[in-house]
Amino acid sequence: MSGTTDDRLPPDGAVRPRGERPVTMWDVARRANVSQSTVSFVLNESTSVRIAPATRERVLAAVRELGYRRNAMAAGLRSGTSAVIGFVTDAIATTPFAGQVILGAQDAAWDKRHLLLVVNTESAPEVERQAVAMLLEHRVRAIVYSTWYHRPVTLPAGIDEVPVMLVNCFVPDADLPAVVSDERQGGRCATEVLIERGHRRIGFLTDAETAAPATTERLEGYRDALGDAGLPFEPDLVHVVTPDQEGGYAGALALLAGAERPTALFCYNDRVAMGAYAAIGERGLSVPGDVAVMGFDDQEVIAAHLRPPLSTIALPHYEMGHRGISRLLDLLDGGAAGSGVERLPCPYIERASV
Amino acid sequence: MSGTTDDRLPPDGAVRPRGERPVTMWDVARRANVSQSTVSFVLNESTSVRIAPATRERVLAAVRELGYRRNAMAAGLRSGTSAVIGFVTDAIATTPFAGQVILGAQDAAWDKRHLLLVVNTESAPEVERQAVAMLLEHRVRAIVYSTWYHRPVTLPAGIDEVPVMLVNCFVPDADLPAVVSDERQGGRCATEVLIERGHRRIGFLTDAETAAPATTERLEGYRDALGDAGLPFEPDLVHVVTPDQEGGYAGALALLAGAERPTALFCYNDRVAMGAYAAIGERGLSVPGDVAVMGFDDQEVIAAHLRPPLSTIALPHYEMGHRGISRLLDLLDGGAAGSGVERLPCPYIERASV
DNA sequence: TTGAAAGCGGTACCAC
DNA sequence: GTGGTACCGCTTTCAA
Repeated sequence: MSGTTDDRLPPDGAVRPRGERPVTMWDVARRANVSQSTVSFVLNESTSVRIAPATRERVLAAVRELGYRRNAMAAGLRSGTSAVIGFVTDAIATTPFAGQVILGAQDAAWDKRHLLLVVNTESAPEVERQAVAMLLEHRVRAIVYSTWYHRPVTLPAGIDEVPVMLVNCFVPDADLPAVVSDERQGGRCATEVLIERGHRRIGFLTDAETAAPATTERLEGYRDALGDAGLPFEPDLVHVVTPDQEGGYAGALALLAGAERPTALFCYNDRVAMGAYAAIGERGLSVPGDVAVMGFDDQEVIAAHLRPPLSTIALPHYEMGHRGISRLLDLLDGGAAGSGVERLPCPYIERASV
Repeated sequence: MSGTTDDRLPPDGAVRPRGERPVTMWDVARRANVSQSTVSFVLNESTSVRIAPATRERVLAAVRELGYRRNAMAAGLRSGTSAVIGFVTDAIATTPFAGQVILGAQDAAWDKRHLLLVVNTESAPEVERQAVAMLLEHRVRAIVYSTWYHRPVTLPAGIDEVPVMLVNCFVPDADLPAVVSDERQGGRCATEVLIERGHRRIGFLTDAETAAPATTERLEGYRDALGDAGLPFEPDLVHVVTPDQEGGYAGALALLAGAERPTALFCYNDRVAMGAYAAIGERGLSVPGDVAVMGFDDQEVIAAHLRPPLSTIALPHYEMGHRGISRLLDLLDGGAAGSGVERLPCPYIERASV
């Protein structure tokens, strides 16, 4: 061995602060008796360069011995990108669902070795603005903007300085890439199941008229299914309620009091269904014998534990999060997964109420 | 104005790639007619340097006009730290609670202008190892390790290369900083409330004997309260059940069948309480008239919607997440918030079942 | 009060 | 195949 090894010092041969200096590629290089760039090539499994197996092994050994860890900030600074994606959401924990979206996003990111920088904003515009600014400062590759229920949104300024993916929301009159749930298909599916079971008079306990897709599109789906089956749409069977148990209770009571009572109730969500159960029980009727009940949302804690367990339509939260990130990563890696709103199906969850 | 402005080029006067080059401090400096370092001083509100108000204004104006954004990677590289904290959890969405912990952490981080790099591991050791490695590569200032239910854990290798805070978990026989729920106080509190209501025979539907704090400590709390009130601990009143509705149903039925039936039931969790409700109803008894019921966990979807609404003990999930991060940040900022397990109280949530 | 300059730890091009 | 080196954008002395 020649003594040249000792000359392999960083360009700045200057005195470094003593004490525990973090291990750098230079340290690894010195130990492996190669140049710092060789270490870089080895660690990045660079294909543009052929490294002798022996050299490679020496480098990897040195990495292990020294406990070297790459500095992602340095790498990012130089290369201009970062393997980090920003995740802006209006609610991490308002419902169990919010977590599912992050989970899906997390899994998809992990598959491609990406990390998520998560910010919760509670829809506060100023917080959103600052959150986006911070994410941008950290040079995230892209940002996912996600909401806890399907709705139109206005994006915070600056967010479009990087690729953006909307999850569970959309910007009206803009054709931004988004992943949402297919409420219409969900509404249709729920109704079709009831029709298949032989029901002809299907009540629909719906939410107050709002511009929310969950309201308008589920109703459309209901009408679609009715139409497809050659069944008439009867306004009397559609009852607007507050979207909770009290609403479901009152609404079901009203519908059940009619001259020709419906044999099935399609409920706007599981809480409404829970209320409907109460009303049905109170009338001395049974589920599903006298009245079939279909929920929406698949709130596990409610749906699976009602008696009988509630058949319902699930929202694809996990899938939306997963798909949002994976579309984004495809797009970043050159693919043209492009823009456009992608609607993910709402699957039917069979239990015992229809 | 002299023509010197045009000479203010980055040290590397070399040709830069054309096209949309991101705005740097140099661009701002040139525009404001100051040096790059002055821009840095202004933006960091450096106290070691006095900047003339006029200069300051010019710099800020240039920043606005150019839409400049700090590059956190460059800053981090140079300064050696990062305003980012790693958050490793075994479950983002297994229960609604997991989200509460992240939310608390997020809020605390946000208050101090920190970002959270979140990784979900599902407790898979290999994933945990890699997650920690990635976080360390990103030079997070610290890592929070969090679990969805209170339990002992083994930390992934390497995690202690930065300050660590355990949330909702602990490492046996190690005095690491941790924030957990005070199960014993919770158990005692639940029992005390029942005692205050005049109950003397209080049944306890508990989980199978495990080393979990939730099991052992809630029972201790129950005994504590009994002891404090001079009430005897009667083993017959303690019934081990599976911690779900079925268990609660069976357990309550058994306890209610005894010669001297208890007038109150303290349930291991809300699901058990839900099952107990069913059993009580089936025996023709009422809550709380004939039998008072106390839950644990405060699963909102269950507790608030049972009839009557369930009085229960809440776990301080949000608080644990919040406290975990804030202790960590105090510690990083020089404070000696130090090590030690911190137990956060489980508050009593009064509804209508006791 | 402001500017010059030395790096922070990698990446990647270029030469040998 | 390997090494030399310029440079990513910012922080922070040190001089002026």
